[in-house]
Amino acid sequence: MSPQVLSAWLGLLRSHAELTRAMNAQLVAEHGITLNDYDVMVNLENAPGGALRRVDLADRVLLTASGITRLLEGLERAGWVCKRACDSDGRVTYAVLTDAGYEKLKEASRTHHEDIGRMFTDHFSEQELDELSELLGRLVSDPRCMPG
Amino acid sequence: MSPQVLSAWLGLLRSHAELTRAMNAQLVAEHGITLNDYDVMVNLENAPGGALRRVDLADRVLLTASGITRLLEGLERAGWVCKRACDSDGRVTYAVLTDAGYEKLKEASRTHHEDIGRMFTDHFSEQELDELSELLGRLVSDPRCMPG
DNA sequence: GGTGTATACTTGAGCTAGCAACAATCTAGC
DNA sequence: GCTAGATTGTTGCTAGCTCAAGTATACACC
Repeated sequence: MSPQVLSAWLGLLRSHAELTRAMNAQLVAEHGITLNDYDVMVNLENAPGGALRRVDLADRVLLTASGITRLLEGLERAGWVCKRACDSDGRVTYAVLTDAGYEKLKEASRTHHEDIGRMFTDHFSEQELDELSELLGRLVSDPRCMPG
Repeated sequence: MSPQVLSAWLGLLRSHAELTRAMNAQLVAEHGITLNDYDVMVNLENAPGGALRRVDLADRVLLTASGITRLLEGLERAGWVCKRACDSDGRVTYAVLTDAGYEKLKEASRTHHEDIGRMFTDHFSEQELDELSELLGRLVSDPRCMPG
């Protein structure tokens, strides 16, 4: 294995570990939600009607189906998400963002956006950000899930 | 938050999740060890005498001290790592790679190196790999831990 | 229309890792 | 020397997630 590959691989492992840990800690400390909670809610917000099937949610936030079930349990208990049955398919139950959920998300986004922004714009120009996204985008199997 | 930042952040999350999951699954399936197990053993191999303090190990593989204690329990049970006391400091116990550990690591490396290599060289030129490492390297707090 | 397979989701068991609290040891300052 | 604080490591507790198995529904094909 070439040193270039090793360096890229270690860079990915390190940067991910440091950033997610920091972001997660910040969200938990300031808002009492995890990074995955936040991601789920953002995905719901961006979905038409604030609702998504659980499979689709699982695909977007990269959890297994059971992981989603359990994560949503928490959000439902907190009242930020609720269930809704599907008329045309008895198997699916939508996860729907509640009004309280929208509020919570809005509140969390304020500081979270700042923190993420700082973390990246401190180190990169806009052009470099594009470069980085493009390179990382090649590593994901399904480019549809990436914006831009 | 700018769309560029969002895109880079999502790219980091996605690519990391996909790659580590694939790498881990491959290691578990073919060799019965996790990615963290592997990382710990590689770090031990590269250390002088195949030994490291647990704090240093924790720092390198990005686990907390307790995570390291438990991970090493497993490796010790398997006979790949053993403990050694430190003469000059009664608090520290070194983790030492055993002969069996060297063997195991050598065996696992054969396929693992190939898999990592393929994962990156399929998508990047050598120059792009350098670019990627450089960009990711800016995100880690302590650049000393990065090779090159 | 009945059967077989695929899909959506849940549940139980088990694992990994983090946090907080703790014990043991080292070091600096007096 | 002694004390205060820092450092190293372990342990109890818990959260979060995966895997495997199970249930329920949908759909395709004869």
